[in-house]
Amino acid sequence: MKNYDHKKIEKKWQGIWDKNETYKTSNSTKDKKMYVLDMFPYPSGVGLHVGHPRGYIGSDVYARMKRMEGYNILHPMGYDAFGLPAEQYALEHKIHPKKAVDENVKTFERQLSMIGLSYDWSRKINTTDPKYYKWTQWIFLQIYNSWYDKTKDKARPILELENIFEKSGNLKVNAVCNINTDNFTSKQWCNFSKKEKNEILMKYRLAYEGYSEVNWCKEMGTVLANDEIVQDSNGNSVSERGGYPVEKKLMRQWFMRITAYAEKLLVGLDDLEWSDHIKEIQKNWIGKSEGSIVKFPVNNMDTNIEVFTTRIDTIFSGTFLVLAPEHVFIQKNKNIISNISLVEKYLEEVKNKLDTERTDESNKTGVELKGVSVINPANGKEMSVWVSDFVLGSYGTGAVFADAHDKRDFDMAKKYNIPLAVSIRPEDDILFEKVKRLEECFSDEGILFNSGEFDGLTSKEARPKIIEWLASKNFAIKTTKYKMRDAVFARQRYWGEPIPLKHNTDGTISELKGKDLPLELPNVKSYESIGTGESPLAGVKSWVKEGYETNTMPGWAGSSWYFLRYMDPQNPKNFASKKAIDYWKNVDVYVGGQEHATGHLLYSRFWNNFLYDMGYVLTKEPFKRLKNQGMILATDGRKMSKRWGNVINPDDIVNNYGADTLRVYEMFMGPFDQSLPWSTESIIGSRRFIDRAYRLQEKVINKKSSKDLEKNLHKVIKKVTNDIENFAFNTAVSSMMIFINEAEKEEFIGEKDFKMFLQILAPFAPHITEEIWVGLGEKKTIHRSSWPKYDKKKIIDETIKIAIQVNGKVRSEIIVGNDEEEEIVKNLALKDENVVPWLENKEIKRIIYVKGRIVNIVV
RNA sequence: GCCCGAGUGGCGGAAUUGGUAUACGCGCACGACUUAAAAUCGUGUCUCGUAAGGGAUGUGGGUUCGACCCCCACCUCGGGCACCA
Repeated sequence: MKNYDHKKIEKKWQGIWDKNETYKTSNSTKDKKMYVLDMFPYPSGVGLHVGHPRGYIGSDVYARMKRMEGYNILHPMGYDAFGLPAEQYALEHKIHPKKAVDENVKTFERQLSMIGLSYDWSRKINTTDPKYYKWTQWIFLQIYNSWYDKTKDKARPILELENIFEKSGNLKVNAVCNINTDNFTSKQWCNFSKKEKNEILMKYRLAYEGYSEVNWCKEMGTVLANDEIVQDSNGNSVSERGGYPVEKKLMRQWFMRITAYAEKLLVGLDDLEWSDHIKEIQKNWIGKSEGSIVKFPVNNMDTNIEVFTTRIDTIFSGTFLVLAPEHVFIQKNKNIISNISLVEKYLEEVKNKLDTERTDESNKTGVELKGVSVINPANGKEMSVWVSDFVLGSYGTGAVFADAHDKRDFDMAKKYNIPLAVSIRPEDDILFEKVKRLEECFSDEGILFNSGEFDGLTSKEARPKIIEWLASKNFAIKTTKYKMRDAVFARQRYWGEPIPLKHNTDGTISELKGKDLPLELPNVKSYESIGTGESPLAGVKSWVKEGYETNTMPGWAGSSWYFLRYMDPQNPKNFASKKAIDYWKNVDVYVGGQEHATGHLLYSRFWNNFLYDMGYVLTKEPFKRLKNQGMILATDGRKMSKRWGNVINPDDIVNNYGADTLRVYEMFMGPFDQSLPWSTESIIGSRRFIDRAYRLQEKVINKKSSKDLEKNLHKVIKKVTNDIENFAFNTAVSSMMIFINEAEKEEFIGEKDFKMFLQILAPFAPHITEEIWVGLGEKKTIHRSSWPKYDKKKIIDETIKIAIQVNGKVRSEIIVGNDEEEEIVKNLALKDENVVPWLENKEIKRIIYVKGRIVNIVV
C-alpha cells in the first residue's frame, strides 16, 4: 500500500468540513457545553512561525475530544489588531494601519486554516472593527461611571455616589479614591459648581484622568513605549529608532483603578485551576504587604510624618527618616528647611533621571533636611530627616524610618555617616560596632533587645504587641499595602480605540451616549506624530473642535473582554446577550503563553470582576482553567526571530509533511508547557507514525482482534483520554505509537477496534483519520462520532510481573496471578533460583512486599 | 539582590508521584528487500567489564528496606520582580 498524499487529502477534507459546518457551535442550550479558548493573536506582518500554532493545536486536540464526548463546544478565533506594532508596520510600509491589519489577518487566516483547526470561523472577531470596539468603549464608560465602595466591597454606579454626596456629603463614604480628597458636607456639595463637582467625582471614578510621566523624545516629538527605548554605549537612554535622547515628561493620561480590585484579584486566584507559576507571578505583582502606618511627630511643629512599615519591631533602632523626593512635606515646609537650596538642587537632579538610571542600588544619594527633626514615638529619641530617591513616592506613604537592619538604610547611613542602631540582638560573631549589616537578625525569629518591655520576644511575637502599644497612644495604625499600581489607560497614538469622552468648553468632561457609540477613529491622511507628544488625533481639526478626547486606549483594552464577545459575536444591542452569557458563563479552558501573566490575564480578571459587580456577567473569574504552552525555540536554542534568521515557516512543513504530521509532531515533541527547540530532523518520526497507521488498514478485517490487542487498545484509550484531559499530549502520542508497534505484529486487526483507534487519533490527526474512517464505509464525520470508552474488564492483566530485590537491588523477576496472596509471592521470591545465591549464609531481617510491584528482601 | 521553576543517553524526552531508571521518537550501526539508491522492514544502541558483577538521573551529604522523586548545602540554566520600606 502506498503512502497517502497529504496535500490532496488535507485540502479535500478542509473543504468538506467547511461546507458541512462540521465545527459550528450549536445554538442549543444543552447542559454539556464547554468553552475552549485560545489567546487570540496579534496579526503581525511576518505571519506565523512554527511555534505559534503549538497552543492552538493543543487546545484543538482538547476541543476535538470534548466535541466527540458530546459537548457543545465554543472554540473560536479572532484578532487583536490595535496597538503599536501595527502602527509601526504601517509607518514603515507607508500604508494605513487598517490596510496593514487586513493584509496580515489574511495571511494569518490562511496559515491557521491549513493546520486543520476546528474553529467556528463564523464567530470571528477583530478588535479594530467598529462593531466590536463599540462595546470596548461601552465597557469603558461603565467603568468610568463607577466608583468602588469599600464597605460593600464592590463597584457601584457613580450616580449613587452623587446621591450620597447630595444627602450627606463624603464624610462617611468609604471608597477607594485618589488621595487629597477634602471632606465636604451635603450643603457644601450642593453649592459646588458643575466643574468642581466634576473634579471631585473624577477622584472616585474607576477610570479617571490624571498625570503620569512618560518617555518623551523631543527630536521625534513623540512619546515612546519602554520597548522603543535602548541604552546607548554611554548607558544613556535613547530611542531605538534614530538614537535620540529620551527624557521624562509629565503627560495627561487616563487611568484604570485596578488597585481597587487588588484584594479580589489576589483572593480570586485560590479557586482557579492555573499553574502555581502563573499564580505566583500575579501574587508577586499584586504584592500585598501587611504592616502599619506610624506617626513620627515633627519637632517644634504641630504635624507628623507618616511612615509605612512591615517591620515595626525594628522601630526602636530607627535613627533617621528618609522622604521620597516628591514628598509633600518638603514642598510645604521650605521655609523651615535651612539648607533648602541644596535640597532643591538635589530634587532637580533626581527629576531628570529616567527610571532606568535610578536603579543603581549600591550608590545611594540624598540630602539631609537641616533644621528639621522628628521624634521616634517608640523611645522618644530625636531622629534626623533626609530626602533620597531610593524612597519611592508611589509606595506606602513615601517615607521610611531607617535603621541598621535594612541594607538600603544601612548603605545610606554609611555614605553620609548617619548614626545607626540595632534593636534585634545580633549573633555573637557579628561585630556590629563596626557597623556591619545585620541581615541575620532581620528574620522573624530575631530576638529583640533595646526595646524596653519587648526585650526577649522574637520579632514575630513582638510585632502585633508593638502595634497595639503604639496604637493605644495614637502613634500607629494597622494597614495593608499593595505594590500594584493603577494602570495607565491611554496612549498618545493613533491606532487604538478612541476614548468616548468629550472635553467641554467649561472645563467639564462628559461621556458619549450609548446611541453615539461607536466613536469611530477618524480617517486621517497622516497618523504620524504631531510633535507635541499628543496623539495624532490632536492634529485632526474636526476631532478637536468636537472636544473629543485625543488619547486612545492601550493595546490591552480590546483583549480584556473579547472572550465575552465570542459568546454572541454579532449582537448589535449588547456586548453579548444575557442568554448567551447565562449559557456559556465563562471560559472553561484557556490556552496561551505565560508572557501575559501580569498584563492581559490580570486586566481581564479585573474587567470581568468589575462586570460581575455590575451584574453583567455571572462569574467573578473569566478563565477557570489555564494552560500555558511552552515556546518553540529555533534549532539553535534561541527564540525564533527574523533577526536571527532561524525562523521555520509552517507553510514549508505542511507542504512537505502535511498538517497532520505537524500537529502530531508539535504535540509529541515534549511536555505542552515546556519550551523546546524545533528539530526538522525529528519530524519524520511523526510522519512515519501516521503512515504506519494508514497502512494498518491492510490488516483490518471484520473479525474480533486478539485478546492481547484488545487489551492494548483499551489501555491506550484510557491513557489517551486521561492524557488529553491533562494536556499531556506527548505521552498520549507515544502510547498510540506503542499501540501501532503492537498492532503491526498481529496477523489482523478487527474493524471495530481499528475504528476506535482512529477515533482517539482523530484529535491529533483529523485529516487522515477522517479519510480512513470514511474509507471504511462510515457515512458521518469521525469528528462528530462518539469518543470511545475503554472497557474496565478488558484492561485487567491476569498475570503480573513482580521484581525481586535483595537489599534494594533487583535480582530477579517472577510472574504471578494478579491478586496472588502476599505470603505466596514472598515464598516464591525466596525460592527463586536467581535470588537464592544472594541469601546464602545471610539472616533475613525483613521482607517488604509492595502489591503488584516488588518484593524487597532485606538481609 | 529577592521570589519561583528546571537539571535524566549523542538529541527531544518517559518513569503509575517513594517501588524494576532510560518508555516513545530522532540519530547512529548492522542486516533484509533492490542492479543500485530512496522508501520500508528487522536487530542493536547509558557506561565500565570477556564474564560474574559494578557504576550512573548537575555536585556533595542526609532520611529510608528502597530516592530522578523527600530534606540540607552548593553549581549551572530558565522565568518573574527589581531600591516596594
